[in-house]
Amino acid sequence: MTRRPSSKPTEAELAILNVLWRSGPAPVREVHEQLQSDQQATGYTTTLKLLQVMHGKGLVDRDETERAHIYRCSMSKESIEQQMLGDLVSRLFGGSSQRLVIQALGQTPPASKEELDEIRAMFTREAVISSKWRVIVPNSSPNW
Amino acid sequence: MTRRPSSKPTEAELAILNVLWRSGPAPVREVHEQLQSDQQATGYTTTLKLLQVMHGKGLVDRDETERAHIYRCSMSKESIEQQMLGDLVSRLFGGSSQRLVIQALGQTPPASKEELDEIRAMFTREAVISSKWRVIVPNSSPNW
DNA sequence: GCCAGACTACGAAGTTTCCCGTACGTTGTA
DNA sequence: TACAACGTACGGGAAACTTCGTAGTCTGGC
Repeated sequence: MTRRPSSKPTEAELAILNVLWRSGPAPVREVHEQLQSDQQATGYTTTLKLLQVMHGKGLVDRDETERAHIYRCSMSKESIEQQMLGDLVSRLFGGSSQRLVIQALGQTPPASKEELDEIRAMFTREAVISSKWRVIVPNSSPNW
Repeated sequence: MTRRPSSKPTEAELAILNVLWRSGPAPVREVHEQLQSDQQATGYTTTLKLLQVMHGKGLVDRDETERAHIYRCSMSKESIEQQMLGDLVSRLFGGSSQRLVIQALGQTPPASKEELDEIRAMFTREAVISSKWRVIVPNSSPNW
């Protein structure tokens, strides 16, 4: 009857991670203010509590040397992207990342012409692909 | 303090949708048995309750003419894929489906050579792309 | 020293998700 | 008719998620 504690970032947690990825390590106050400008409207203690929970999950690290603790992401954005994409691929696309790519290319609003050109370039300049490849491949798989 | 009831399919609901997409309209009993063979282990009434909730959300339609109600997906798999991809793109990839595609191509296990060839073909045969394009583009955006 | 301001910690409430037990109705069969 | 088998409906409970209020601590200025 017990559900797994899921270390996957939730919706609210993802919003905070986005702030930290964008602005780098920051105290609660700054994270909270940036969240407000991202059209969220919650109290300061809500942001604080979220960060504490995320710290407990290991999603963020904390520097407690100063009175105002400084929070920072413990994982790279690319790593989270890989985990959540892998999750979606297995749950919705039968494990085929190709099918995901095909659907993604049909997004509304569709990818811009420039984006399409760039993607196409990835597949015509083989060297670029293989070099980029190494960078993209993640080092571990998620447990969810 | 009240959160929106989110019509987005949850994890357990997605598992059920996958069964219905794979096997077509089915009574609760059949959905439940297929779920078991998909290495889930839950009770029959759990599946029933999930289907009832999904019916309330509008995720599935129900034919009640027979005693054993027949459930069927109310949305195409492609439609759900589009919605969840769009959600992920906006929440994690800053609205850029290109960035999602690039990350997806680096999935572990990486796309097979055949898949890569096929995707590459999409971008070299322009005619194929544009024809496929129309099919892929969805008709509505989600409200989440 | 004292107080206002800013910070973290703690606990709790409301919602959602997921699961199941129980109740109740229907149907086929002995 | 009686009953077992099978179906849906209903309600509840545990855990996670999200939000906030309150309490306690520390610091700077008077």
